[in-house]
Amino acid sequence: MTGHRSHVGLRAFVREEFWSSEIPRVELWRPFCDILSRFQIRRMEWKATAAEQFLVSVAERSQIRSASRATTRSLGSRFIRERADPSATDLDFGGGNEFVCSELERDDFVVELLKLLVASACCRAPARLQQLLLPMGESLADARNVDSIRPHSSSPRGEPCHATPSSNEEALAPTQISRPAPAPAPAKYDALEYGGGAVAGDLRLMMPYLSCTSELFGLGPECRGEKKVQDFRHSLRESNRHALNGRRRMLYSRKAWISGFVSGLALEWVGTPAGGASIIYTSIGTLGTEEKGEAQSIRNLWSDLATPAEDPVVSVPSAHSGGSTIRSNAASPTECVAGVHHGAATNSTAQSAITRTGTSPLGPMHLPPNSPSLLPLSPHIPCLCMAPPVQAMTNYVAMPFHASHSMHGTHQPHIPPVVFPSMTSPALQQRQESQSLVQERDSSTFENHHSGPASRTRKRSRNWEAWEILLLIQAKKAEFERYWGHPGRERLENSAQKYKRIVDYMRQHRVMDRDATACKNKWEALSGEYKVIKEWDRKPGNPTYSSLSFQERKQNNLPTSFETEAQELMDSFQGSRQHMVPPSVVDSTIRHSMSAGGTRAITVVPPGADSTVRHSPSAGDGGEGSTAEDEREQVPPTEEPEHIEIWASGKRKKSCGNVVAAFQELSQSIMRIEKERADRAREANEMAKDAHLLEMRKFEFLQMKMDREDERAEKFVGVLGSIAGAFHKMAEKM
DNA sequence: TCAATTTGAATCGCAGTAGG
DNA sequence: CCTACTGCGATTCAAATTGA
Repeated sequence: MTGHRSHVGLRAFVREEFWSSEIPRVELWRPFCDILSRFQIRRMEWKATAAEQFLVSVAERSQIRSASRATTRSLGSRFIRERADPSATDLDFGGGNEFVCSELERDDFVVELLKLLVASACCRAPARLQQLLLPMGESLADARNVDSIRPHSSSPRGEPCHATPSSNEEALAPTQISRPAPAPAPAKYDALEYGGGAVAGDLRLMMPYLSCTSELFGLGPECRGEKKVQDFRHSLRESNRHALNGRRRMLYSRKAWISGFVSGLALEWVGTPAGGASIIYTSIGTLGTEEKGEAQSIRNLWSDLATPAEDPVVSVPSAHSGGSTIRSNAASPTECVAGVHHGAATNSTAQSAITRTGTSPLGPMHLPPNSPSLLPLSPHIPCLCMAPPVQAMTNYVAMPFHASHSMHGTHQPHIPPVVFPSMTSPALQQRQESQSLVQERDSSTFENHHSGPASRTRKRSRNWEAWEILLLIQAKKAEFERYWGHPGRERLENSAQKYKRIVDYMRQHRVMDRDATACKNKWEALSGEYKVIKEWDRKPGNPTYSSLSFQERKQNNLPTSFETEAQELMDSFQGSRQHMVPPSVVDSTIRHSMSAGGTRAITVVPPGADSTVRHSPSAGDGGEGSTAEDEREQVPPTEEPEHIEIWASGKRKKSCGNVVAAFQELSQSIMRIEKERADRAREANEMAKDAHLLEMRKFEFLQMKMDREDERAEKFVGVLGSIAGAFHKMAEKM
């Protein structure tokens, strides 16, 4: 059976049966279990979120027009699209994702999707999808040079599978996929399954693990959100409660804070006899039955690792994402805890793993090169992972979970092996520098964001917290004051340079993950909201914005949550913009108005300069060759009203003196008011920071409390065990 | 720069399922 | 029957994008 024939059969099936039938959504994502069982995948839950991410990535890689949106919106827009493009059809894969493509594209997409699903070996196959795979089996098998996928049933070899209803279970006989010698199973080590959010295992062991991986993946508690932290606390309490009953607890994390960075992968926490520890990504989650001693040793290992001296970041070149970030909390190479930062890439990123060669009791856990999981993919679809085959490395080695092979075996991109040198090597420093350069480049300009096609997939940044907003306003205010204070070169700077400084300001205050684009977007949103609020407040009869309730704000189309502190802070320079004109501007304004009135110009003399009143040459009063233009250029800014002197004569001189005096008085009062507002805003900012710290301490305190409860529970279990032992002895004696 | 639109992400309620 | 957990749809918010 050729691949073409199989595709024809598949297309026929797709057209006639698969998409036309009313299949429960879950059936689409319950699939592949039999196939995965051949891969010794015990259980893999593919949550809708992970599925969406996967499908989106597939669609993007397939260059198929895709539309991903919430289902509620998609229902309406589907109607519009269908009217606009009758040939467009929707594929609903559940989870609120739809893919819009032509019929031909759709079939190709389905074919490629199925290949990828098998290649990723990380989702379960329902009978229908498995049935879809049958006609593809031989072509796939030929392509990847593994055992064929064929049904147990008596179907003729190579016969395309047409629209056979799934009600006939016999027609859905399990496929035969034999796997080459599997990697040694980690029999006695606690394992975790992160199948798109599924977590299994003893949470007492997972606690450090989760903290570790969250840190590794750059997801601190602040990234998970309070609700998620609450969920996790609840889960932990539940786990402890069940642990007291002596039962192992299977826990599934409902929320997607795990699935966001790991989908379809199993992660294992492996302690080594040598005292090292590694997190190893494998394709298969095997839930070992850890002994208590081992559990304790792993916990001890974690406690050793919990206080790293450094947090080095190693940049790993990648052909797809432009660089994955490997973060290690290890204080030394012998204490390596490593993971893959999920960055911009999708679930494919987490397919390489790091382990320390030589010390792991399990040895390198890479899959054999001809493993079925190394399924070749279509040439026009980039493979999930471009990592090279495992090679002997110096200290650390990246283990590819899915290797890259072309569908036809001809395209083999050369990717240099990923080597993780020792933490102090020059190569590491070089990578760190390059990484920082990349980060710098990414954050330094937001024009990049609008330039390339890759920029269209900018990841949504986390929500702005109140204190971050205040900080941004502070940064903008500083930029504003700097701008008006230096009318020369700085005024010629473009917007990107300004926002570069704002980003620097944010980073100085420990806001590291806001780039120029994010700052610009947020500032534009803030300024728009501020303007709306000010317009509302200006209208006579309107109650003040701050006095409105949430509902009232919504009814009046006002921003619902614009902090008073932020408002006051913006008042300090935005609200008074029309009134608080900086000296240099007033200077030029007055000069312009007075010269327009036929009088001599007003010159602002800087503090260190010659304060002698000079005449403009145009006035013919002995100006010493200094022209008005020269003066304008020579006049640096001054914020000291007492240095302002007037060069004028006659009645106008007195008039100008009055104007300047009035301006001095006005500017002083404005500056005083502004200073008071700034002080208030600063206090508010400090309070927000304090609140943040307080929350963090509260969280830490709760964690300590739970740890203590855990210890007490263990002691209690120990006492119960002693009592039971005593009873047992008594029973024996009796 | 601003307004409008699109889209990602979080959250909640509901119904179904499994196990005690 | 109760509890815990799930997927799914609906809803909302806000970041990102687009176009003037």
